[in-house]
Amino acid sequence: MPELPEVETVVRDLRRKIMGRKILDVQTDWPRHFSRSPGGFLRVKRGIRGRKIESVSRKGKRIIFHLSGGKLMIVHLKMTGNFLLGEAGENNKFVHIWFFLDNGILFFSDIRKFGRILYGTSHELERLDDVKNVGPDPLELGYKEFRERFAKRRGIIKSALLDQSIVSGVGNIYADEILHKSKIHPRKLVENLTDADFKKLWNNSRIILEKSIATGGTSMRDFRNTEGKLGGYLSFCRVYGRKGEACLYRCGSKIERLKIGARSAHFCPKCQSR
DNA sequence: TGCAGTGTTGCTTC
DNA sequence: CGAAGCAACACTGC
Repeated sequence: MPELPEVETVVRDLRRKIMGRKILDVQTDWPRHFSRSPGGFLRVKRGIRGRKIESVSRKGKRIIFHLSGGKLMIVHLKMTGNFLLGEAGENNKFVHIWFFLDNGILFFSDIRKFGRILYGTSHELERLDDVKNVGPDPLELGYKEFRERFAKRRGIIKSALLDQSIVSGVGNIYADEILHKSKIHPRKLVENLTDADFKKLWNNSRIILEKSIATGGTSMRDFRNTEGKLGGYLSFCRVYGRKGEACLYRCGSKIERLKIGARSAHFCPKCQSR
C-alpha cells in the first residue's frame, strides 16, 4: 500500500479518531513485527500500557505516535500493513496486532507481515539506522533544498527518487507518475538533468502527492483507510499499471514497462526523453 | 497447476 | 557510492 499519500491518509484518520486516547494493552500473534524494536515485543507490552496517544505525525512513509512520558511508537507499513478501526478490523483474518484503547480496539492488519514497529524514547529510536537515514519529503522542501539533496547523487533518476535518504515518501507508483508528468525517462541519469528538470520534479512531486492525499491515496490492491475504504487516486494515475494503454494524457502512444533494479517502471516512450 | 509479480526496504555482494 | 540480487511473506492473476 503505502507511499506518502496513503500514509498521510492513515495519519489523518488516526489523528481524528484516536488522538488523546489511552492504550490499555497490546497483543500480537506475530511478535516479529516488533523484532527491530529495542527489547522486542515484551518491552513494548510492558512499556506501552497506560500511555496516552498525545499526537500522531508522519516522517516519509513512517507513522509516529507520540505517547505520554516522552515515548514514541514508529510504524512502517511496508507493503501491506494498515491500521483499522471498528468494524473494519473485526473478523479480519490479516489482523496481527491489537491495541486495546480506552474507547475501542486499534487493529494492525498486514497480509504479508513485512510491517515493522519500533517503541522507545526518541533518543533511542533516532540512533537506529532505519530512522536516522530518512530524509525530508517533497512537501516540506522548497525548490532549492530539494535540488541540493540530489547534488551529490549520480545514476538512474528513478532509483534516486526511491532513495528515502535523499527525499522520503515517494515509492514506485508516484515515482512513475512524477517522472511522466515531468517528461523525464525513468532511466535518465541524475547528472544529466537540468535545473529545469529538477524544477519540474519538485513541482510535480508536490502537485501529485497533494492531489493524491486529497483523494485518499491510491488503492492498487490492498490499501484501505482506517474505515476499510478505498483511496480514490488510482483513476488519476497516468502510467502506473497502464502498460499497453494509450498515453491519453498527452500523445496517445502506448505505455511501456521495463525493469529498473527489481522494480517495474512504467513510462511513455514518446513523452519521456532520455 | 504453477509461477511470476506485487505498493518496501535491508543486507550482502560485486 | 551505486546497483543488482535476494530475503522477509501471502495473495492474485495469467
